[in-house]
Amino acid sequence: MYELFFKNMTEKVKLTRDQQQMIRQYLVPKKIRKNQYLLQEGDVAKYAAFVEKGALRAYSVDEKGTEHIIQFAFEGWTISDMYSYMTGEPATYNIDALEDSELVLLNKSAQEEILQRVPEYEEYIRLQLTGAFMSMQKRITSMLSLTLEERYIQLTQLYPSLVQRVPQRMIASYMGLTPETLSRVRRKIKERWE
Amino acid sequence: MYELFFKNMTEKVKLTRDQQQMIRQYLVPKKIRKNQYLLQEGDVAKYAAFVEKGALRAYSVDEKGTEHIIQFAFEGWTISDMYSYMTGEPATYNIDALEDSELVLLNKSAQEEILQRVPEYEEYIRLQLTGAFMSMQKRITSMLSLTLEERYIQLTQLYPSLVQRVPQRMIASYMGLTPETLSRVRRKIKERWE
DNA sequence: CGGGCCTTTGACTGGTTTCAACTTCTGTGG
DNA sequence: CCACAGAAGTTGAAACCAGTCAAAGGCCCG
Repeated sequence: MYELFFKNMTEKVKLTRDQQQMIRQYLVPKKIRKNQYLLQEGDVAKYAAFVEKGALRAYSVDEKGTEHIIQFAFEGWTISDMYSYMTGEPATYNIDALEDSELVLLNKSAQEEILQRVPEYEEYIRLQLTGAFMSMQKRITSMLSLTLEERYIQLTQLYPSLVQRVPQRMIASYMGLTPETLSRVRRKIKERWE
Repeated sequence: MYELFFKNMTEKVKLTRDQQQMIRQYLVPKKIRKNQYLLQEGDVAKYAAFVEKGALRAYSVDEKGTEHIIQFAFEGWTISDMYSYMTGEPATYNIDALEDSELVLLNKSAQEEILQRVPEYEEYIRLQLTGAFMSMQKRITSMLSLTLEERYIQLTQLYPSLVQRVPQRMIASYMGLTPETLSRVRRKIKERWE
């Protein structure tokens, strides 16, 4: 249990067995079914969820009822409504499962305990955040400077499993497009190769 | 010297005088004139720059020569090409000054020394990154779910100094619009109030 | 004071959205 | 295992909105 969680962590920072045991005490495993909510807009995000297995998405819903996906999370990723998690304010995002998934939950007070007791954990979090920061900068840059076709190709090359595991309309939502437009973008890409 | 730098830091984490002195040894002050480059695409980002005074921007240039602004930095913010800074790879962003500015530079090896010697500094960086993460998520969400008018209004309310201190065409670039389109968006907003 | 950059405005173009219809895929119950 | 309903994806036509190109006016800086 928690294999991937500790594998990821020990790849980035060194942890003794004791430290791992200490951290392990605070972790809560959770299985979640496809389409089930982990978090709903308006509730407080009590947990950050590490994905051991499966896939989730975080999204907002605008006043027209359209969903806008802010983040996907596959194996090895962490997902939450960071703002709600940090401040205790109601969440602005929904999080649900795209597949049956196995999660590792960590609540805020537990995380604060670990941060105090295991300095290496703070370093790990810093490295995780740095990676997340860079990938979001890249996402914004591609939104600003690439054509739709280039953006789709870049996205599928960066995360090939997206195309396999996520419905196309959700990829469209992640890119800020209608499903129809993404369908046409894909056709154009295909036609270029014929 | 370094007033704002330490003011920001000590608002978030507690530091002894000794620790502050220790950190101070690694800091390098730099003045930079309006329009001057701090970093050019292709060079390696050796420094992260904290802005004591002034304003800078980070931007990429696409193959048509169009600039795309990924970040502004005013007093109290930090700016760099994070990816280049972390990996030592050539930078993909340019950074230059929008006003005469006073910076505090910190290079990677110095930062690593501080991280090792001052645990509170690691916490500070983590909190900084968390804030940056949340504001970028918010930016992406507004790009996905708001109209142009709503996005402009939200942006100007969030950062009123933008409108005062930054040319409109750069705000357009930050929003992913042409200057003409932003001009028309502003007119529509104005007309609503008449 | 002059030149160049910035902003605005207009006309036109082109690309994305919208709406609707049709096809394909998927999962669920009979 | 098949049937069928609902969801997902594709395609077409029309509307809409942002981009492009061009020109004029304003303003800042040298």
